[in-house]
Amino acid sequence: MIRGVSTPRPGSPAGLPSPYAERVLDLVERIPPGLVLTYGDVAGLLDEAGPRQVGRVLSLWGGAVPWWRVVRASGEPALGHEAEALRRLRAEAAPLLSGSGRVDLRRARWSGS
DNA sequence: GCAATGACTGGTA
DNA sequence: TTACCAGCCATTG
Repeated sequence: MIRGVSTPRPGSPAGLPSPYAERVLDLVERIPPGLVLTYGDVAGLLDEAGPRQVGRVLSLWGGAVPWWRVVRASGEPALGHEAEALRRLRAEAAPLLSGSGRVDLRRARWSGS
């Protein structure tokens, strides 16, 4: 397992992540390099809550996981972190749509293993 | 316990 | 293709 139940989340700002937050972080950590998942996909694969909660989790504890592999349904990276995400994705050889600063979801979307 | 918030989504124009 | 609208639900004050 990549992440044990007792694995601490470095940089956790507000106390401990909620059980739901850990589920989200767990899944995000398993996204293979070069592939991405949309917020809706994460919520759907976990079958819990919705995309907005995924965004909230990443905003709070995303620093401990490859958050740049989670993008919007349109292929655009997290708002406010677009440049950073794009740079990371490019380093992983993820399929990007140059010019529009977006990810090619048709090719980069991860099915969930 | 209630109301507001948010790194979103899908449908419609 | 882009822009706007209403709905979504866990977390927070």
